[in-house]
Amino acid sequence: MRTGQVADLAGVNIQTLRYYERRGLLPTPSRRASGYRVYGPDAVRTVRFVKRAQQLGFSLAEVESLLELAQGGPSSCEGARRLAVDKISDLDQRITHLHAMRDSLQHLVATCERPRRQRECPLLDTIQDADRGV
Amino acid sequence: MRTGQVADLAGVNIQTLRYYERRGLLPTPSRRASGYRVYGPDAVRTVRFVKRAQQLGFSLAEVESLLELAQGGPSSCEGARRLAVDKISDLDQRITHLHAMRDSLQHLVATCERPRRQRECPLLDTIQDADRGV
DNA sequence: GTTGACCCTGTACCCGGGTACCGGGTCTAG
DNA sequence: CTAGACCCGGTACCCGGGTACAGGGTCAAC
Repeated sequence: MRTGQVADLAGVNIQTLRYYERRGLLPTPSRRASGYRVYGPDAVRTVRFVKRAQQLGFSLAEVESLLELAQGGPSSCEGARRLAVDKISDLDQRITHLHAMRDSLQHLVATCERPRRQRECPLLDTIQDADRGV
Repeated sequence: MRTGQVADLAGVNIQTLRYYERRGLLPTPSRRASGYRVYGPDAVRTVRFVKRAQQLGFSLAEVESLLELAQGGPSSCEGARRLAVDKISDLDQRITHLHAMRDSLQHLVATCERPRRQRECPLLDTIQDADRGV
């Protein structure tokens, strides 16, 4: 596959592919004699994954570490395990936060026929007074 | 409350508060005769909420609309409802994606004692072939 | 063997979201 | 009445994540 096709399928700009390559998010593709890049089919999935992870609030550096895990992570089982467990708890936190926001909006929906000031949408309360916890 | 205190409690820089004020994320605070800003206690919660929402992948523009919903949203019930329902489905999607990533890492944990190449971490498969769906 | 679509490297630029710095005013404890 | 900590507005700058442009090579079809 050539650059343009990958870019099209993944919904990104060609420059972005090159940028990801420089950043080490995409394995350096092989080349034809002419210098044209040749991508395997996984490239598209990888780019899509990067995009999705970004939408979910991960930086490219974090995405990089996720991609490493996707390939098995550190060679030692213990290493891989620890890293994965860390990420999982990060994900769990995010899920919890999103859930709280979701429920709060649901509350708004349930009370939206009231006059504005009496509707209930405790979005700001989804920030628990977490400072006690640490 | 003064700027510095709010900034401390919220864990951000003073400049950030002014920036948010300019962007309309924070209600313009009242002022002393001297010109010093005076914040109500909600300011801290609001800023923390902004920060959290950002971590979850929302842009400041999106955060702004969430904050509006937090205050009851559009005056019409129908308007408020629709907007909230939209956001909810956005949140649901994010939650689904995070869940998929989570499960995939869990899979890695379960198989991490194998040699690297045989571990299973279908992170990239969390990108469903969604193109069919549209 | 030329034309149009495509690709290459390199460098410069853009946008969102802040952050730093400047010159100057304020406030309070001693 | 002054020192030190704090605040003001304004402007300039920084970083992450791309995106555009220039100048030039490639390739398939005619």
